[in-house]
Amino acid sequence: MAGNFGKGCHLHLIDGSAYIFRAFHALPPLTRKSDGLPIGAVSGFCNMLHRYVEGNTGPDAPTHVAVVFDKGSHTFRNDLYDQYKANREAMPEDLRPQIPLTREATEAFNIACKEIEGFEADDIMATLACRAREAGGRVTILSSDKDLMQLVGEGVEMLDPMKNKVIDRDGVLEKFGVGPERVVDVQALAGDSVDNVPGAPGIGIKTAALLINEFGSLEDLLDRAEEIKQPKRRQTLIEKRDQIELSKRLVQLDCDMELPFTLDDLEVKEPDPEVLLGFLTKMEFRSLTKRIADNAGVEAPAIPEPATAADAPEAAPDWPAIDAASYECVSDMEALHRWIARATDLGTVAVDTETTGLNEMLCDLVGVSLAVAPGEACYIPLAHLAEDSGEGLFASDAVAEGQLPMDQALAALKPLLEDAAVMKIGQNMKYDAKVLSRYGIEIAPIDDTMLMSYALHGGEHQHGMDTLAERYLSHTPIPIKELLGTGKSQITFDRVPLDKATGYAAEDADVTLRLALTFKPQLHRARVTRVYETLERPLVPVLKTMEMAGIAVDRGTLSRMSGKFAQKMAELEAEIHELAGEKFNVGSPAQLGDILFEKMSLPGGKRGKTGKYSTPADVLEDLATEHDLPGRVLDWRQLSKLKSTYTDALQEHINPDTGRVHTSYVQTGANTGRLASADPNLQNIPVRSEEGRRIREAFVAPEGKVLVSLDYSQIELRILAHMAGIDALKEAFRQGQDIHAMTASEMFNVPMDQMTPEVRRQAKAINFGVIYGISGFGLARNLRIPRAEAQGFIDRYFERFPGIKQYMDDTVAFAQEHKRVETLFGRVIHTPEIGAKGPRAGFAKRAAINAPIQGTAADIIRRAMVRMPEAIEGLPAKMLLQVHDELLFEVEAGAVDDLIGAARSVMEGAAEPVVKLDVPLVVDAGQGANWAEAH
DNA sequence: CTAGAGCGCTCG
DNA sequence: GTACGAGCGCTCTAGC
Repeated sequence: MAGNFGKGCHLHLIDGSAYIFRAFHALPPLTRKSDGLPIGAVSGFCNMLHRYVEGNTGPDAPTHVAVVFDKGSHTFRNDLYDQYKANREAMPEDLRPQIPLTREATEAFNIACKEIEGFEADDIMATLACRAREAGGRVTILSSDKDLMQLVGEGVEMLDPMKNKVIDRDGVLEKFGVGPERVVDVQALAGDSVDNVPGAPGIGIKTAALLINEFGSLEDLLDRAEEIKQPKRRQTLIEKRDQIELSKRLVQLDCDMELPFTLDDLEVKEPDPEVLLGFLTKMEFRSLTKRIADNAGVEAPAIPEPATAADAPEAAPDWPAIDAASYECVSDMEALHRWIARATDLGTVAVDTETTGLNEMLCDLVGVSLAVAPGEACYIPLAHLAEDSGEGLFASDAVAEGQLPMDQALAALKPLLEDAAVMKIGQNMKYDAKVLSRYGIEIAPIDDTMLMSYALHGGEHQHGMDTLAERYLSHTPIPIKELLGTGKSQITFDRVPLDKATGYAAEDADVTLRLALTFKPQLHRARVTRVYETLERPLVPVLKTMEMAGIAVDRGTLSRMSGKFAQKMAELEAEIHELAGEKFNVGSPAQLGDILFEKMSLPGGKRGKTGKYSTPADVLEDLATEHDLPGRVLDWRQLSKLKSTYTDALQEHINPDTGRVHTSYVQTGANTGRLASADPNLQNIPVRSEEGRRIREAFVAPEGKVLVSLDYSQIELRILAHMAGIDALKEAFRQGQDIHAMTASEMFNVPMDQMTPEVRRQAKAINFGVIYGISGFGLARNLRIPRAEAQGFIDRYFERFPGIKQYMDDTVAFAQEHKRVETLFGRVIHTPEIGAKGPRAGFAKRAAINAPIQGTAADIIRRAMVRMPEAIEGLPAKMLLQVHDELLFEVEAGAVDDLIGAARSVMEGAAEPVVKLDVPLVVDAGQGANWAEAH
């Protein structure tokens, strides 16, 4: 087939850059054994090329082929629009060195490898495809990139190499709703969040296709925009005309580039086995080398085994048994330096800190343990007291013998713990990082076995070290109680004798290291590497900074409120005793139940698990029509709750050193991916009742600063609309409509302008019910209507929004088949109870329905939090709290608007570029001197 | 005396 | 027997 490209020729264009990225993300992080060079993407790429060459030998084989790559990050599109591809995530460090190797690989296969500085692969392919078609040849583009679909047409088709699916005119029509010649028009309107093509706000692919089909072309549409019926859409198209026209130029591929080569240069050539095998041998691809050598009938070149097997990915568990007596207690600087050198050499070390308490903002550092290999661990005591130092009143501060001076030891450890080239592995590393930070050490980079377990096994079990050691190492670590005792006679870790402390502390580091060796290779196989790398690990330093910042709480405000509550409670208590005719503990539901349902014989008494009457608020509310007493008890309970849980307990949590309250976020606290807040919980500070909301007045900004609150509006309903694909809901969100009113209007056939608050309230309850896995019983109880009526509402809702029912059924079916569900970002939530019988089945199904929605919302705010520090860098602002869909900041008064702008933009764009939601994310902002005003 | 279960209430 | 996901303070009791 030598000679000029023309009729009968068949050109294959391979989208090399797309292949590399896919290979990189799909494969585990393989490294070249001899030197640890990352080569996962190169390996995947070579396997692909090999399969390609093998698979294209028949009569339909290509006569010409090229692998085309992007080159350079600045293209003519950046000159048109400086934001083009601006929010693209940086190339992963491990991928960077592999790029030139993939060029080398292509040449080794003797395939033409084409790239031009300052041009995207797409434009090169576009130009080649056009020239080939003009010359009368056929073209197949091996890619699934929708940006290339505009090239499809007579003589040009695409082939999705992963699915082996041909994308022709019909395929494009299916994807875009228009033919290839109008694809750019649709793209210009719909925009593209991945490439940051703006498009027309509020218009997605479907709406765009509708408009283009109606008006014929983008130009006609823009010229006749006045004729569009929908007012919002009309306005958008008129106002954003420039932006849309710019978008078209961004998505339009260049079919007429100047190329420094011709089609004839792309002629298919046989690879030279010697060159190819030389490259594969250099890369140390054993199996591919052998396969290709066998095919070529030559002997496979030998690949030397690496000298050490230290980095074998599958660490065979021929580990030594865990033996607390085998660990070293480090008592001199020479030994300490030996351990540090070993850890630095290896590049990996497990670390654990021992302290005098569980509050990392108050406790003192007592010692540090390190583990470098299974069975090889040490403990470095730093602040143990002498054994005969007595207890209680007679305690002395005599320091134990055989310990390094703390400042000297920490000075030696600091370079290791802060060394960017040494991975520090921990179990709940946030705790250790906070303690160490108070001693001047900013530990990084880190890996965390608790978070690995959460990513791998969320929903299956808890992720504490004892649980993990038991399950995955069949080992029961020494219980801390064995060292400290319990209750009143409990001692602190600094009073534990060194030998016992060494066994316990070093064992923790050893166990942590073994858990990391177990979990790390599993992350890829379970397809949760991205979850771990983007949603779990990078959140640790963010949470650490927030927790250490704390929030200012005004003790005087709380104290005054406490006094008022106490007074009012005493009055109510007297009234209650009077009404009951006897004194009893109002705080005891059991005693109250007896009074209400036995002594006073009021109706509706139900007994709980322990045979006692239950007296929850809704029951008391119903009884309030029968008697004065239940209402008084409700008032008393509200005050009691506010006083004990908030105005009193919160004061106890004000840190004497900082004068602020420091919560602790439990990253693995909720199965769905939500955070939990503890000690104290700052995610359930009252807001719904007027009296309760006043508690928030005690959360204040210091002089000259302001609290700013930003919260996602209706994020879970938006996610439901997207995931279940409900067009009516999506459209309502795009139009910025009142979603509950819109639901009510659809369900009850009430026009929006005649909506009553009561009907809207019912629709709102249904919307929430859907997110929770609605049941007639639950809705009936919530709305206080008969169950049959509630069921009627649900039936009507499903009739109107059949996609919701479909989503719920599909989700449950998926959970039953796979024993897990997933969020849009790939977070896995295991549902082991899904097959249960009896009432547990209902619980499990509802949890499975809710988890992807709640979990996706949790993922989104996590992504925002991870990006936030960079986004607000330079602003005099601190992120303080997260309350599921809200972030609270403390900011200097002059920078409030800047902060709101920066934070809002991060939050509203947090799903991108991984997920393109069909609905906008909207963030509301508030500000004030205290949290009540800011919210 | 202490740990843990149960209840009830707070939040999203 | 039921709305989903959390944490915590109080009461009460089983068991040391």
